[in-house]
Amino acid sequence: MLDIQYIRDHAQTVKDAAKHKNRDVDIDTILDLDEQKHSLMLSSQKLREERNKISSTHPPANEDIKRGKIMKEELKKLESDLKKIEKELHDLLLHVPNVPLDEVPIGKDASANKELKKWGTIPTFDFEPKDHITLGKQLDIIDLERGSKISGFRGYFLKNEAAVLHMALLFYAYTKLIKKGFTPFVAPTIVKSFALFGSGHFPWGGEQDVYSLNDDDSYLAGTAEIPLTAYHSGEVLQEHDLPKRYVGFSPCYRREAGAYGKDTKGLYRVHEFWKIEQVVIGKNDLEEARRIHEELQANAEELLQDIKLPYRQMLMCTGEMGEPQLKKYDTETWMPSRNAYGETMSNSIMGDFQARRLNLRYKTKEGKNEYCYTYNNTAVASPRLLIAIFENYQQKDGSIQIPDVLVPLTGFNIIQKKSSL
RNA sequence: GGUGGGGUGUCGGAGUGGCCUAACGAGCUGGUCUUGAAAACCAGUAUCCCGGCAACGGGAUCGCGAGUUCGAAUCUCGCCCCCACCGCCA
Repeated sequence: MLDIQYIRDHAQTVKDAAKHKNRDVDIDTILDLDEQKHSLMLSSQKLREERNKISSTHPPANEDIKRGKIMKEELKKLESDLKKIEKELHDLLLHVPNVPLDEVPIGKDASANKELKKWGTIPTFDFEPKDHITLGKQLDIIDLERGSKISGFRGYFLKNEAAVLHMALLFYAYTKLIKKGFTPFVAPTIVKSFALFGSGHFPWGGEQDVYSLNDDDSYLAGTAEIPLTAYHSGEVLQEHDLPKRYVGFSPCYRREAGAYGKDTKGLYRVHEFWKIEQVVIGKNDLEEARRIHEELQANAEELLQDIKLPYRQMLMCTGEMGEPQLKKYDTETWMPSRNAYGETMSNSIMGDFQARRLNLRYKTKEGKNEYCYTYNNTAVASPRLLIAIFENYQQKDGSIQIPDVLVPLTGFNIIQKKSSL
């Protein structure tokens, strides 16, 4: 959510930003409603002022009661008009995307993204490398057939070493971030709609990508960003406690409604996965924002470097950004079967966009209340990252080596064909 | 899921239709006193919105929403949450 004052002062900027994010917003209607709201507020305030004056003398005179009755009706009318306008305005404001920072490239689609950095050496194989689906089947570590039999489209079982490696990978990232001072969380995946509105996942038609539990007001979160960003909603934090660095573990659920034909094979795009997520709540300060963004980026890259997976860092263009974001880096990891990098992490500055929706504030040293800035970046999204490990670490004999740093956690250093198969 | 109790400011806690402009207490901030500190005393101490350069003035908020009333923290209805006990349960 943008500050209405900001929209008043920068109407054209906001219009352009929406256009660059491939969004349609009616700023003129917003400004018009804002004006209507203002004048209705003034009238109703004046009326209340008079009412308060009258009812402060008591017992009231007969003519005051009469006047009071009339005012009551007037006020009722004004208030219901005001409420209607406010709701209309609020609904429209919820649809205004955040304005990207200046350094964000303007563009419609992925072709305008900017590659900022590459790390690692793309592996060359002296044999025909297999994709993770084939590897998974041959080594009996991924079962997609029974996955879809039991769970449905995009369902999967991780099995044997893959199941263990999966936990090891998540735990490796978790403890690494805890050592860096992040507060560990196991976050709820069942969330109320306000949290989804707050994070900016609702409403833009994004509702169709979120599982609803048909039960009161319960949804399955697609990322721990949602519960963790909402964690302090409605609170006023203290400036000296910021920034708060949180690392959350949670299952993640996504309907992938708009991606029916996309990435249909294997573990790349699934409805159910697990994630270690970095979430930071900081103060309203753009300079700090850029610093924290880089810090979260460095954390993610460090993980990939530990595991020795080649990756590249992308600066995402306006058309590839989500509505709440000021600036976004994607980190893409090399996946031999795609012969390309595939997104494994996504790192965003949200500014005060989410904080406004969540009423998440902090008290400055001067005693003023300000909206916080929020950030999030993936640490590990599993099983997507397993694809990269399996495919990059495969050996000529069809086995898969385990990255050194994970061996203490898995208890094995190679995944080999089971003798019974 | 059932029954009962409850939700008031930073905290404790009073308040059952109109001086509630929310008592009282605690905390916190500043001041007086003091060599310093404590105590005592004095003053201040919520949020959001509107108008104003500001001082300030006005409005709203007693879990949330609707209603009754000239007037609601207080009465009515709905909802949410918390606590206790019972039931079920990994």
